[in-house]
Amino acid sequence: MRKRAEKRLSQTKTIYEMQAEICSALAHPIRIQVLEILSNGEKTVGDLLEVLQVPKANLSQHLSVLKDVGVIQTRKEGLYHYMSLSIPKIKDACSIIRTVLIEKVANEEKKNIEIIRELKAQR
Amino acid sequence: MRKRAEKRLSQTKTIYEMQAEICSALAHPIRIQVLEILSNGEKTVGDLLEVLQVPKANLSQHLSVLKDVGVIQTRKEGLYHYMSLSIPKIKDACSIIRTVLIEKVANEEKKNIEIIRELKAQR
DNA sequence: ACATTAGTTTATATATTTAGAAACTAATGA
DNA sequence: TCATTAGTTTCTAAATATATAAACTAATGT
Repeated sequence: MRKRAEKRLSQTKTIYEMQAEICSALAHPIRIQVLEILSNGEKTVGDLLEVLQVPKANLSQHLSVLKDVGVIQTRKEGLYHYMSLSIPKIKDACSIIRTVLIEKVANEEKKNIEIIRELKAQR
Repeated sequence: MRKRAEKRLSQTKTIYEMQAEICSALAHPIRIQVLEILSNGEKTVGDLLEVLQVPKANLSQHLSVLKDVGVIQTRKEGLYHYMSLSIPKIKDACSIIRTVLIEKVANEEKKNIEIIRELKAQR
């Protein structure tokens, strides 16, 4: 396994590594929710905190994961930090993942029904 | 943090948790490549091994991650295990992620150009 | 200058992921 | 039956991710 510093040095990330990084950033329920909320427009960290019942420090860490990978951006105005999607297409990605999920559940349902049918036929 | 066993027990995953699980499965360069290869149709593990230069055991582990989350399926015929995408839409998800990536890179390019312009203006 | 608000950073303990080696299994063929 | 092929599983050590607490910063108001 390569060390993080080494990775940063080598610069030459493959397209697969970059894709994987984006997926890693999406790989947490809180971060998925953040993206969903932000897809309705710019929000402050406080706005997000009202919806997501998590400690402030924890949310802040998740936001920095999203920032690091470049899918959200920050604008500071006085005391408030406004967060927004920096890549609008990320919305599509999320909704496709959701669709995949729904198909998956449907798939499992179908399989279960088949199994039940077979079991009935055996009696 | 909840333990894996505990998670399995509680059954009641939120939609966000399920989405995050799918993203976790996509969050590795080898697994992304596997999905890309499989999007061209069914392949054996050996086929995959020829393209991806990784130890067999390692690939096998990655395949089981993809299987566990239900995005690929296996069909066994004699000595060979044929792998295929069980959710065709996963292809769209991957290609959207790739698009996101390309937009991100374009974004960064644009920002760099702006920075250079500003620096030049300051001289 | 001091307190408050909004948020970030750092430290730490625990959990999860990963790669690689070695042992294993299941199907085929000699 | 024994060897071979194709692949999986298990073990271990190292890397990474996560949650929580505590300390910190930066802007505003008094």
